[in-house]
Amino acid sequence: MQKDTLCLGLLSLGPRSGYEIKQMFEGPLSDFYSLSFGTIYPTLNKLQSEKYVSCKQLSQSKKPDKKVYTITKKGKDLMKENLLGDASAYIRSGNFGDQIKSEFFLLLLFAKYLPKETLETVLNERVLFLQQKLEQFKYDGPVPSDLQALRNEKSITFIRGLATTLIESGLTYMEKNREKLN
Amino acid sequence: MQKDTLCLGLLSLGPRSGYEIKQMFEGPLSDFYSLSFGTIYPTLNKLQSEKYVSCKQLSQSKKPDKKVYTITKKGKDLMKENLLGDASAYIRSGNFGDQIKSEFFLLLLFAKYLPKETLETVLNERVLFLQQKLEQFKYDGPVPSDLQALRNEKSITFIRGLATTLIESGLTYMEKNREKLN
DNA sequence: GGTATCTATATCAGTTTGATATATATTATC
DNA sequence: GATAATATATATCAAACTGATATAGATACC
Repeated sequence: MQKDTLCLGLLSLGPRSGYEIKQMFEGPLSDFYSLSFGTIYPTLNKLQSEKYVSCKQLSQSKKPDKKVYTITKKGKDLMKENLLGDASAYIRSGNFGDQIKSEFFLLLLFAKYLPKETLETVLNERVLFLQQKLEQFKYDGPVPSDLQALRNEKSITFIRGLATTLIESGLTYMEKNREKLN
Repeated sequence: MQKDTLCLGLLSLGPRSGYEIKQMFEGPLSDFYSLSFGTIYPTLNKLQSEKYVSCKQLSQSKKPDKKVYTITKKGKDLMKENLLGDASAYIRSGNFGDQIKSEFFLLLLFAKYLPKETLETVLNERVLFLQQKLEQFKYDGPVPSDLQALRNEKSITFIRGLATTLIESGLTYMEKNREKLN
């Protein structure tokens, strides 16, 4: 997805600064997508210069100033147009373009070159890591106010449920089949 | 994982050309990792100049010449050393560094901006796509000879089983919960 | 007073991709 | 039998992106 569309989409959930957009990527979206500051800030500047977003400089007591961006009518139109265009492209290609770089799977692929104890440790840590992820996705308590908008999205409920299901079945599989790696 | 370690790892399964390494990424590895020609060819040149791999120019009848790279003892040592180093880093960080860019999840996140029929089509196509993926992972027939080495790895059996399990539970979830997106 | 951490924006070298170029050979189409 | 499309094979490069670093005000804690 184009970075422009993505930033506009996140701004459609409410006005936000570049820093707060980054927090969404580092928090609730971290398992699905990510953009760096080096992408976010130039994108916001470009979107502003083309009137897809407006910007208010906010001086905060107790914190540095921040620039809060708000999506404009023009921006919302562009976002919808791009989403529709992207969706059709995915349908036409029959491929949803998911791009995965899994260090863990690569490590498993070359597992035979690891000392046995190292492999054991890696698998144990992976299980612990997945259990933590599971807790994260299941967590239903309060979240920081600027992340609440994401939490309120219906689609996030669907996605969190899916992630929970996937991790649970992955964990079960790993526990049942880990001896296949020996 | 460093591109050097990864190329060495794939060459450890048998001598290969750059083109054939790319085929592994486009075929059986496509769901877990990918490197482009722009990365593969310079990496192989660098590895060769540093004696981690040796190279034989093969003239083939009926096909263009190819450069077949073979991992050296020095290369195998470096690979093992790097794998061990990486593994420890993952354990220490408690994060296996999986990086996912899922266009599909982003599209779902902004599903409310899509026309209802478009969303329906996207979800239907996704189900079809996942069913095809499932067939792919379950397929147990013959594969092209240069991909057979991968197929023979014990770890690939484990990974294919895991992928199958994940896709199956994902499909079940999607069929049961897709109305949550309306 | 020192140091660590958080909020906030900005920049940039280095890496990677996606596209393009080049070349040969095979297969399909017309 | 000519032409187009596809497959094999290597190489290169502009454009995009990341990860690191710089800068700076404010709080927290010891």
